[in-house]
Amino acid sequence: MSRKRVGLSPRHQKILRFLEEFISEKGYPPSIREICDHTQISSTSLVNYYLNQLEEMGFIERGSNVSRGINLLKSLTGNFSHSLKDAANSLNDLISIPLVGNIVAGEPMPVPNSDFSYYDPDSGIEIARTLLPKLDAADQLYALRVHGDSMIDAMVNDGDIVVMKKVNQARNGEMVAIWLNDKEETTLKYFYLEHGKVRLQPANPTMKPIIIDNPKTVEVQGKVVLVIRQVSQK
Amino acid sequence: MSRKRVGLSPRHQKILRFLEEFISEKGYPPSIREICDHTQISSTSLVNYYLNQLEEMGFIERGSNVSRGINLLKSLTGNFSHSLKDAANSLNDLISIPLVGNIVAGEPMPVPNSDFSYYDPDSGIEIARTLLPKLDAADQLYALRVHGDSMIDAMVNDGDIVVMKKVNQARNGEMVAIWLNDKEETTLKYFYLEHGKVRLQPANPTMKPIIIDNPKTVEVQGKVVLVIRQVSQK
DNA sequence: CTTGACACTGAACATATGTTCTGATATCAT
DNA sequence: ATGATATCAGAACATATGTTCAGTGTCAAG
Repeated sequence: MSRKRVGLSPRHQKILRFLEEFISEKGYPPSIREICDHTQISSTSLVNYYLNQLEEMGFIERGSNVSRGINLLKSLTGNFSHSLKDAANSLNDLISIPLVGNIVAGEPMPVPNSDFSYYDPDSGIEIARTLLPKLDAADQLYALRVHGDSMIDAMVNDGDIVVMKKVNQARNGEMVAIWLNDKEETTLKYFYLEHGKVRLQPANPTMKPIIIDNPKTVEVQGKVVLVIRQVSQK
Repeated sequence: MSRKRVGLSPRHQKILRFLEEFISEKGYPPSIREICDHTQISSTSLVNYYLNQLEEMGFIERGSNVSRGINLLKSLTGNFSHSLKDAANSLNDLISIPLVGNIVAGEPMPVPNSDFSYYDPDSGIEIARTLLPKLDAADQLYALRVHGDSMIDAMVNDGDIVVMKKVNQARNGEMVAIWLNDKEETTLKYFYLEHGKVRLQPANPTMKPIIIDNPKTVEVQGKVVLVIRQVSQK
């Protein structure tokens, strides 16, 4: 009977991409004729036709008889935003965490200086706030890259990024980075203080815990908040 | 000699506030006449006059002979901040990935319907673009939550989130999700096709590879791009 | 008072721009 | 093939909208 309209044609996508680009560049939406020029679409009526479809699909809103009256609601990535308000929000949702060093077995773990209010944004990683446990103070966070296979029993691989939070003391059940005086190495374990002894539980459930009789021989360096693995070819 | 122009008159402020409000509401800038109506300024030329001053002061940019060609650069707070520009930029920096299901051992892994985008932003996770390998097409990405310990040999824990990319075929060295026909389970392994046989290499370097003689008994479900572990108390 | 810079009015003008209409062409299901 | 629908072209139209200009009023300094 009829052709059914499939999702987004190449031209829909081209228009959406141009909208993003133009608004990003100029700060206001393009006119229909400007869309024509930059998308190899020859007729204003055709662009209008596509814009109406994009509005039906919920990608944009249009003002009636309004010049450049296009409100971009969603981008191609599926993200949605209603102009300024949400822009501000989504800016707040993105926090930058300084990548201060590496974890290497046999060396103390780097910890940022107690008073590190400023950091180099270039050597940082960006995280959506929604990935973090509720209201973790962003300025108490730092990140480390794991070198070597020494953390394998914590399910942490070579190359992984560990996001840490500065804490003085661990609470039971938290995963912490711990410096073991006797073994002279840093390890990531779930921490429990029980009957005056420290039990360090590996994340890998097939492995057995370490019991440490004297709590003073261990040093809590930070609490693990997030582990990120950018999977590469191997 | 003459009256000197002091910083921001009440009318300047009123216009700036209206610009913010209007853009925030509608998603595109107001026309001069709309500014008239909402600021009790009676003449278009007067608004034009003020707009030119605001442009000189660096608060806005204007396009010449462009309807609604106002680009808001600074807000009243003085902070140079959100404009539609930043809205679009922040859209580009933060992408939303649909969380389409769980990985459970013994069940085929869910894969989003071939039919394109339209995501429900609520059931998605947000990722900073900088975390992803260069220009991965965002609309080819989806995320799964791992249930159970079945992926432990891939260094993936219970509760981890795996970000996948839809692929038909794996290339050597990529980590893929594979459905094993004979074992009836999904597994995450590095994939190699060598001499007509498939070698599946665990991420954990202490473990040995699986060799599969007949490539047809395995089914590539997707390529692993990112693994995220939100470390919880345990 | 005079002068001149600023604040403002109202209207006319030119055009940038959304809308609509007629018709052609293409693609698909039956 | 045939009808139905989607896609497309070009032009005409109405108007939304920025621009300009000739004045008027105001206030401070000389």
